[in-house]
Order: sequence, then structure tokens, then C-alpha cells
Amino acid sequence: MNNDAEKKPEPGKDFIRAMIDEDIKNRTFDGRVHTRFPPEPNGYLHIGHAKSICLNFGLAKEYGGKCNLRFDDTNPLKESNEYVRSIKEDVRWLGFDWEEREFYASDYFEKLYAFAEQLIQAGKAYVDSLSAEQIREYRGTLTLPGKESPYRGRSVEENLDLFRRMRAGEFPDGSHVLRARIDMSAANVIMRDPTLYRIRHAEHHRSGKAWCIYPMYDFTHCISDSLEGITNSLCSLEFENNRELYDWTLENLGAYRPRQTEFSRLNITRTVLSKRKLIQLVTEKKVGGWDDPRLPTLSGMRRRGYPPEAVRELCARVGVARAPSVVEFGMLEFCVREHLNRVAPRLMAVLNPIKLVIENYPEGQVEWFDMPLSPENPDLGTRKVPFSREILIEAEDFAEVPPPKFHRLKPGGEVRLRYAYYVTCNEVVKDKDGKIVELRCLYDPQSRGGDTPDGRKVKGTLHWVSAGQALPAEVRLYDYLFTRDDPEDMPEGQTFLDCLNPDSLKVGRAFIEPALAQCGVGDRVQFERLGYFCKDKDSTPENPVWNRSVTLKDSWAKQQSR
RNA sequence: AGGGGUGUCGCCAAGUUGGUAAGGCAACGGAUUUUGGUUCCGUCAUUCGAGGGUUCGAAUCCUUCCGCCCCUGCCA
Repeated sequence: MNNDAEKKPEPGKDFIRAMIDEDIKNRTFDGRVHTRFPPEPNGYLHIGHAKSICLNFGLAKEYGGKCNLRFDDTNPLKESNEYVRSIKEDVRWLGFDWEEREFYASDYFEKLYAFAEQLIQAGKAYVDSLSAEQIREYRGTLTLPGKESPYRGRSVEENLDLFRRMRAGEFPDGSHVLRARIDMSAANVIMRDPTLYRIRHAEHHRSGKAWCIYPMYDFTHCISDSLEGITNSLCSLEFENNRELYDWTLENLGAYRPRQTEFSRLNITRTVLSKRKLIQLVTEKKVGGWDDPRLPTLSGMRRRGYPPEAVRELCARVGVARAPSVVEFGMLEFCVREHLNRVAPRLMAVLNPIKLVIENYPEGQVEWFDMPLSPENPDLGTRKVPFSREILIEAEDFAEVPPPKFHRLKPGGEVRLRYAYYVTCNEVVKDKDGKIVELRCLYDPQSRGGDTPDGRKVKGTLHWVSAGQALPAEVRLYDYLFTRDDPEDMPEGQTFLDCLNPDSLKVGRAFIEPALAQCGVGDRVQFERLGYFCKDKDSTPENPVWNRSVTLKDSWAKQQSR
């Protein structure tokens, strides 16, 4: 070993880690690292959230800190316990643990209210009685300053009285709001007297009917972070403008102030990651539900058979930066294949069967082979696979008139049936319409196991199942949900719904080897050549259902399509 | 009276105080192979949004343009 071998350039840290290193060096937060993942329970988590989860929980782990799970539940109209339930399930599935630190913004309502009164007391907030439309008009535009509300000058006493009566339920929805008194001509529109509280006579999924006024995001989030002692409040780029208000609020409250840092959210080609659109797909029944395997939701990906390791790997690979970006779907698929290739057992199934009759194999005989579950990982053990006179192979693995460089079965040609025997096709049987009914073959008894004593080589090895013992199964093959790279970018007058791919789900039949009967829901295997599959929850003993997670790379198919 | 961000290979992304463009995905070659998969090995930015300037030397400093993203919810 010599020392200059270690001079390899280390991959650079992302800007967030660099910032934290700096903070630790300067003891900015006493060397602490405390993050949080703050979803609003108004929908299911998707892979975009996974990036935030991996970042926040990952950072805490790397720096020996903590990460809280906090539900940002300040809008009772959109939220539900069902979403809370699914979010916790998905975070756990991804492999992260918030231990006892499960928080809810709604648990801070009383404290939040006290902070609001404190702001009023300090003359930094007032009750406005303009209508929503008027407030919008008064706000001005991006290029024109706003003007002050006539109610902006109310006395502290009047504001306090009004705010208390708002809480007491004396006023209808929309009649008053609490606003911060900042600057109606601020260049940052967010700072033009932002709304802090609104009246909403609605039942909250956790606090029930205890409240009829609810705090807004900008007021709630920073205080929640502060209360929990968060050091780094990481959020996506669209909150950049809100940072000024985050800092303003905490400063004017004299509260501990975490550091908000924004990063670019994850975008993936041919998919939509906005909650609004995902909800639309679900409620308009364009997909089967939140866990439809075509959806980029964590529950959909789980059902599709994507391992959590692959999702985490993707998040690690795309990194974190501030430049808006769109990752190719292929990057995700690569991560899925990479992990499954390492862990998934490899068995055989046939999608579009063609019968192969081995004329010199004894009628009625069945021999059971012990075959490895994975050629690369002997530790996985073996399974029993039956072989008999009638075998099913993939129709596309036979060509009567083979294209150049075709390695599979052809008239007069010899191939290997994986781990079984060499067979040679000597007759193609057709019906009167010229359709192939079966292939008559001869096998070489010497080639048992897939090798011959004379060592002769064969170009092709085929997957197969024994016709008599194979089990029928349903397979669901998926394609992109959308026909364009960017479903958001549509021609005039069209929406993302107009580029839904009608072929995104194809249901087919398959014949699978008997050993697969033992699989449980969620088990993942590779079907030789066909791809990685995951047993679906819709399975019944009579009709197992397998979802294709992802196909294998296929350079032959690619070459043919050129 | 607009403000805040951001632009490095088809995609993601490193580039410490200026010293002469990491890595991954994709793609393309080749070797190995009981599936055309996997694995391995190789190729792939004279150039960093564009133009000026400073400098012996700039993706990195100055300057002027240009593109893209976010902000006018009583959503988060």
C-alpha cells in the first residue's frame, strides 16, 4: 500500500451537508442536528416525499441527531386520519423510525393561539374584516405595491377582543382573519400583511370541534419547528419566499430560530408528482386507487414490487441541489433492477406459450430437478422443477424463419432448456390455417442438467415449464401512465389527463412453475427473461396474480427494433 | 416596484482559497456467461447559458445580456 493511492477525489458533499459541517464547526446549534419530516395528511406519500424523508432522516442518522415526524394538520377541510395512517405506514416501509417523536401541529393549537395574542399585544398583528376578495385587491400585484386595510389601525384592545371572539365562535367563516402587520409595499408579496388565522367552523380529524379558528402554514410551521428544537428546517424551493416570514415570525416572538434551507424537489419524467393531480387520478377512477402500481405513490410502488432499498438508492443517487431538475424514469428502474438482481430468486414462467413435444421422452414420465433459486447466490437454496414430455416455451423463442443472429429455437436447431436438456426441433406442426400448433423435438438424454459430455455448445438457453404441472397465473404488465415525458407540458387546452396511456396496464395469463405456489403476497422473484415480478394482494389460491415491477434489459429486442 | 432563485455532456451531479472539467444513469463497443440478463473492461464535455473584462492562467473574480423556476390562497 502506498499513500498516493488515497489521493482519489472524494465525491463532493451536497450543499446541505456542507452547511451542517460548517454549523457544527462553528457550534451554531451547539453541534446538534435535529430535522423533521412534516407532511400534511391530505394524501398519500409519493416518491417526491421519499426524497425529503431520506434527506431528513438520513441527515439525522449520519450526524447522530434526531428526526421528528410531524403532521402539518392545520387545514381540517383536507385532512383525515386515513392519510395519517398511510403516511406512517409508508415512512416505516421506507425504513425510517421516528421513535417516540410523533408530533402534530394540531397539538400546538393552544400554544399557537397564545403566540398569536403575544403578537397582537406587541402591535404586530391585527384583526382584519375585509372580505377575501378585498384582501386580494388590497394586496396589489407583483409589480404594484399593496395598500393598507382600513382595519389595520385597530387598537391592541380591540384586536384582542375581536380575536378572542373569533376563537369563541361568534363570527361566521370568512368574516375576519388575523393578519401580521408588516409592510403592504414589500417587494416580497408574502410579507404584505400575511394571514395568520382564519375562521373555519369545521371538525378537525384530531382536535374535533375544539377550535373554529385555524392557524396558517406560515405561522404554524416555524413555531412548530421552534418548539421542537429543530436545527435544520428543510423544505422545497417553492418556500424560498416564505423564509423571510419564517424568520420574521420567530424573531418578533423572541423565539428560538431554526434555519430554513430549501432544496429542489424530485421530478421524474413520465410521471406526475403533484398531490392535486394524484388525488384527481384516484377520485376520477383513472387508476385503481392510491396503491395502483402505476402510481408513483410509495404504496403503489410497494405494490408494484419496488423494494424500499431501491427508492432510497434513487434518492441518494439524484443528490440534493438547488437547481430544478427532472430525473429520467430509467434511473429509478435501474435502482430497482440493481437491488432485485441481488436478492430476488430466479424462477421460470411462460407468458405466451407454444407447446413442445419431446418425441423420444417417455410418455407419462415426470422427473423432478433440483434447481438453484439463484445461480449467483447459492445460499438461497434450491427448488424442485418438474420435466416431462410436453413442455411450454415462449412463442417468441421459436422462429420458423429466424432473423440473422437468432440464437433461439429454429427448425433443425438445437437449444438448451435451462437446467434440463438439449432439444432439437425436427418438425413444426400447423393447423389448416397455417398456425403453429406444436413443435416436435428430440432431446439428448446425455445432456441432463444442461451440459453434454462431449462439451458441445449451444447458442440459446430457453426458459420453460412442464405443461402438465405448470400453474396458471394472472400477470399484470405495466407501462408508463403517461404518453409524454412531461405530462404537465400539454398543448393549449389539454391537461395531463389527455396524455394518459391507455396501454399502461396489460393483464395477461401465464404458466408458472409449481414452486411458485408457496409465495406470499409481496414476494418478489425474477422470471427468467421476463422481468421482476411481485405477488399481488389480489391473489387467490386458484388465481395467483403477479405484478411486473420492471422488465429486464433486452439488447436483442432493442437491436430488432432498430 | 417587482422580488427571490437557478443555469456544468441526452438525464442527475461534483467541482475547497482562480491552476487547466469527478462520479452515476442512458448510449455505444469488446470479454465472460446455463437465457441476448448479470459481471468485467473500454469509449462518451478542448468545455462549463451567451458576450465582454481582470489574470501567466477563469466553470470558479468583475460586468452586461439571455433562458428557466417560484411568489399576487382566508392551501401547504
